Amino acid sequence: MPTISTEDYIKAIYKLEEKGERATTSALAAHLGVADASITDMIKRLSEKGLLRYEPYQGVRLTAKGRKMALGILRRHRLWEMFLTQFLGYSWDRVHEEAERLEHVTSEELEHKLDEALGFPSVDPHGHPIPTKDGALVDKADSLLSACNAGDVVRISRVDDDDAKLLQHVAHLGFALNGKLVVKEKKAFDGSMVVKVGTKHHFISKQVADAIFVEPA
Amino acid sequence: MPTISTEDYIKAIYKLEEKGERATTSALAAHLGVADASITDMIKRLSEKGLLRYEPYQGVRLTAKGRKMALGILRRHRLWEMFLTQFLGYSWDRVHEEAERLEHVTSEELEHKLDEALGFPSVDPHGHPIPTKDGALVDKADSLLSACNAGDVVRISRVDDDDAKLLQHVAHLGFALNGKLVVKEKKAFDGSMVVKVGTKHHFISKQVADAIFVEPA
DNA sequence: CATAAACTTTAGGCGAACCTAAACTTTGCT
DNA sequence: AGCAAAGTTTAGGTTCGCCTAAAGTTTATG
Repeated sequence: MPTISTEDYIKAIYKLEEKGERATTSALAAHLGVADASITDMIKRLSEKGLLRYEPYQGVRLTAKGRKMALGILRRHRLWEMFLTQFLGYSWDRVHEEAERLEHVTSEELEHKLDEALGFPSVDPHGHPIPTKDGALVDKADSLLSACNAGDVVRISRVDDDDAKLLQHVAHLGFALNGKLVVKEKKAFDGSMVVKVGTKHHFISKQVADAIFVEPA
Repeated sequence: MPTISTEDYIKAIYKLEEKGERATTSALAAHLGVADASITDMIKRLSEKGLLRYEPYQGVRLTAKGRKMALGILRRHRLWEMFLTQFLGYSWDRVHEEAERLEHVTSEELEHKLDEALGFPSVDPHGHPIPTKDGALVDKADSLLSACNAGDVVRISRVDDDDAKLLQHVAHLGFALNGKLVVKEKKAFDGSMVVKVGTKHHFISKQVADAIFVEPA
């Protein structure tokens, strides 16, 4: 069984690749909260295990084996998030941290029983797709709210789950998964916007708009 | 936060003390599946942390702090066992191993939400009492089935949960928590017995009778 | 296009948790 | 009591995952 650290590294690399960014030493160090030198160290071990390809000074890329591991971790993480909200009444912003630990101690049987008890869900509480058992991941054709323009009418399809404060903030504004938004204004100079939610108008910064994915309504 | 190893050691020591046995180096080594020398090593670290009292060659004893930790771990373990059976349809014999991992990654909030979702249960699926949040543990006034004699009529109050094979075996015989048993025969020379469960008679070895606790019916 | 700034790796170390082999205590037996 | 067997500790080593400081490489800029 892989260690918790191994899983955390693989997940961090996967996330960077997902976002289209290069998984560099410094980016990983920032994400994982460890020193740069520790990344170089660990990366060598992971590359020996065939989880990633490493060329000094060039960053890393997951191998098929590494990607498969990442998807397994993501699957368990998202199943737990669903479970915590559905069965234990956890709120949106509290599930991530908890799932972050549970994902590492989940047997195949438990993974399956969770899936079953939840009715084989396809997305987690933040709208992220749950990878299937064999590692398939449907990627949504949604786009960033920050890319929308005044006049656009959209539905919230996905919200980044790794910042509890942000989630709490947007929940407080009345934003919810699948909720309707109307973009009223967009300031060119800083990308901030005014959006209508229900009957209310809210100002949101670019930072927030960058964490929300939407689909045309 | 204590490490997983620390929690495993504390739990193992607690269990030995519970059974009235001395927590010696070799007993711990056997329970934890590590070399004797590793126990001596770790025990020194734990004693520096104030979790136990250690006198070379004399075995160890938990301090109040250590006992409190042990009860917390036990509480989380048993809540998870309940949860797995009640919410995910796990069977008697499969919950222990799973809870063994989950107990180490359970926040206070999660512990409380589990407790709540289960309706604040007082015993786990094997009849073991669940310690309260503040470390109180009601000990049952039950006794070993192996101590019963022919003619006794009893109810199963508790079954050791750490041997999946044994649990599977007794479940297969039709034994269940709170189920009625009638002791028909007891062989003096090896402690084995014949007991009636429902309408059926079963032969059980002393080893099995030593894992089952009963109360007068 | 040289050089400073930014980034990455190497070198050397540390603590946790394990190991084996050897030395030392305690216990139990005759 | 004396001595062997059983149990325990010490000594010395390993791997994992981290650290800091120093050296090396890449990139960006004047």
